Amino acid sequence: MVRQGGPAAGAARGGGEDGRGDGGNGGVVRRSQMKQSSAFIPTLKDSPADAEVASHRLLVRAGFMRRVASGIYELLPLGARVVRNIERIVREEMNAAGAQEVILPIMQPRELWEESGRWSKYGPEMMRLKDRADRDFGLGPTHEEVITDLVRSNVSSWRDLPLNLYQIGDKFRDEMRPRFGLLRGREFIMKDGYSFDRDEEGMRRSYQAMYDAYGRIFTRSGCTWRAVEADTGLIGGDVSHEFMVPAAVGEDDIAYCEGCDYAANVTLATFKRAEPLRGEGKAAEKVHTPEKRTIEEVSSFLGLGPDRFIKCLMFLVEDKPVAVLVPGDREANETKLERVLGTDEFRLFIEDDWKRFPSYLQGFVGPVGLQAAEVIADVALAGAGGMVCGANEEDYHLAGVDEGRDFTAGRFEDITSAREGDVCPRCSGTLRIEAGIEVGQVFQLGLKYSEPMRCYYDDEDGVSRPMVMGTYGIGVTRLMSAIIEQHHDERGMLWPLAVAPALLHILPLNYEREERRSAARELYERCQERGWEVLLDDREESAGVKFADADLIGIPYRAVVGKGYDEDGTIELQVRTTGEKNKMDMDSLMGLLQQAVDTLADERPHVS
RNA sequence: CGGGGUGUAGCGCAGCUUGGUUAGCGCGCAUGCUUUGGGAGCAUGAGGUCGGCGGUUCAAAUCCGCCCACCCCGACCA
Repeated sequence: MVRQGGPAAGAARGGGEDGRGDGGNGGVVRRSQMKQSSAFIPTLKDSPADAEVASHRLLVRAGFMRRVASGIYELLPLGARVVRNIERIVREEMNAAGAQEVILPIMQPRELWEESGRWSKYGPEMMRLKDRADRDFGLGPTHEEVITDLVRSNVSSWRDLPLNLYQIGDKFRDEMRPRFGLLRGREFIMKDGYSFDRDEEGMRRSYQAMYDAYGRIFTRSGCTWRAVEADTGLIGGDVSHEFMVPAAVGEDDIAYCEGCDYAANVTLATFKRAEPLRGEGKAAEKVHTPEKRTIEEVSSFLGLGPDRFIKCLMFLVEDKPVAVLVPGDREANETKLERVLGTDEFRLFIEDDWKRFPSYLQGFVGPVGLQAAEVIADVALAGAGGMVCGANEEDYHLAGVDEGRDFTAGRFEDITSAREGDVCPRCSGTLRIEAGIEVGQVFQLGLKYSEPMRCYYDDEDGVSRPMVMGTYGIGVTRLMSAIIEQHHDERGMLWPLAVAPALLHILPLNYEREERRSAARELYERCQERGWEVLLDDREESAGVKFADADLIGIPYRAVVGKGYDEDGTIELQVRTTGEKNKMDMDSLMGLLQQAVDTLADERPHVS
C-alpha cells in the first residue's frame, strides 16, 4: 500500500504546528491537487460486484481505493488522505505518551525468527521468500523480533529504560481468507509499538500509558469503542486488551456486562454458572434412540430440553483421544480449551479419527463407562443430575445420569462460551453479546521475547536482567474501514471531521457562470490560506451529479454556491451528517469553519 | 486447505440450457448542440484475445478436460 509520505502528504488542519499552511515557510510545500476537474477521484455509480460490506463498497465507489489482488489494495488520493489523517492522530498521541517513531523493514531474515521460535510456529500466514543467494526471509507480519534485536544490541543500561518505540508501516499476512476489503486485507498499514522496561511494574505503567493513548486515538478518530479482555494468541504474553469498534460486520463477538465494566472477547469471557440440574435419585436407565445422534434429534425425540443433555465431544489432542463434556445447550470454546489443554495441537474428531478409534460410536458417545485418555468437563456439569447422554451403544442413550455417581471427569474447567443473558462473573449483572471490529490490541509480553533473544540490560545493582516488554498494535487501514462501518448512510460516507479527506467540499452549481465561479474560487483560496484542506468541484457537471458525488465522498461540510448567491450573495453551508442547511455570507461561513477547526485543535495533546 | 459460486468493453449485467453470419444492453468515455438545486436530452462515435490453454466439430462465448483468477460459507488475527 502507501508508503510513508513526506510532510507534503501530511494533512494539517487545526493549527500549523507541523509547519503547514502558507504562512511562514515560503510556500515550499505545494499542496496536493484539490480541484475535482483534475483530481484523481474515479467515482462509480454501480457497486463493484465483489464488495459485500458498506466500507468496502463505499471506498471503491467513492474513488478512495481499488483492488489489485485478493486482499491487496491501492489507496487513491482521498483514501491516502484519510489514512494520513488517522496516522497523524496516532503520531500525536504516541509521541505525547512518550513513544518514539522508528521505521523498520518489512523483509526480515529467518535467523531472527528462529531465535524466537516463531519461524516454525507462525505457519503459512507469514509470507516467505528467498533472496538471490538463497537466504530465507519473511515479510513481517509483526515486528517483535526486529525491534528486540535492535534494542538488545544498542541498549545495555538501566539508565536507558524505559524505552518505547513505534512505527507506522506495511504489514503482510497471508490470510487464509482475506475479506471485506480493508477489514481483513493481506497487506495493510499498521501502527505497531513496543515498550522495554526494567521490571513488571514499569511494564504495567507503559501498558497503561498505551492503553490510555489508544482510547484517545479511537475517540479522536470518531469511533465509539470498547476495550475488552483478550486472548494473547500467537504474539504470546499474559495480559491483553483488544479495542473493539462495535459493528454488525465485526468478526469478533464481545461479551460485556450491563451492570459493571466487565467486557471480554467471547473467546475468553467467563460467566457464573447456574445451579446444576438435579435428578430424582433414580438409577440411570437405557433408552432406545434409533438413529438419533445430534442433541436436537434426541432432544425432540425424548421431549427433553437440550440443557438436560451432556454433549460429549471427542477431540484428538496430541494424537490422543480426549472427551470434552459440555451442557447440551452450550458450545465448547476452542480458545478456552487450548488454555486448559496447554497445547494448540488438537482438533475435533474428523472422519478418520472415528475410524481409527472404533470404540467411540459417533452420535452415541457418553461419559459413562467411556475409555478415553482424559475427560474434561465444563464446570456447569459438576454435580449435575438427571442428565441424558450417549450410552456408548448404537441407538441407545442413558437417562437419569448423575455426575459423581455414574461418571465423573478428570477435570472441571471453564470451557464453554458465554452467551447473551448469562450472569456476569464480577457483579452478577446480565451479559450482552455484540459484534465488533478489532482495531487495536495491547499486550503485556513480559519476557516472552527478551529472554530467548537475550535482550538484557545491566541493572543498578550490576545484575544483568531481561527487559520486560509490551507490544501494541493499531490496524490503521482497518480503522479507516471501521470508521465507515460506523459512519455511513444509504448515499455514502459520513466522515468524522478529524479524519475526513477534507474539511469542506465547495459545490458551485453551473460552474460556467462567472460570478459563481469566482465566488467559489475565492472561498477555495481563503480556505487554503488558512491551511485547510478543501475540495472544489470545478467540473461542468449537473447539480445532481455534483450532489451525488459529494454525498458519496462524505466530506463533513459543503458549501453550495448556487441560486442564493445570485439573489443575495449567500452561500449555503450544508452539514453532511445531519443534512442541516444554512444560508450565510462568505465571512460567516469562514467563521463557522474556523470554529469547527478550533474545536478539533483542542483535542490534540498539549506538547509540554 | 475443505464446500458453493462467478469470470463476456472501464463498471454493472444479458447471451450459454438447445453450437450457426457483423456478440448485445445500461452506466461510463469521446465529439457537437441543448441543458444544469439532486446521478439531464438528442445525435454521432470509440472501445471486446468472451479468464487462459487444449480438445470435440464444417463451425465454440455456448459442449468436454485441465489450469488460473476472484467472491461467498467454515478453522482467532491489526
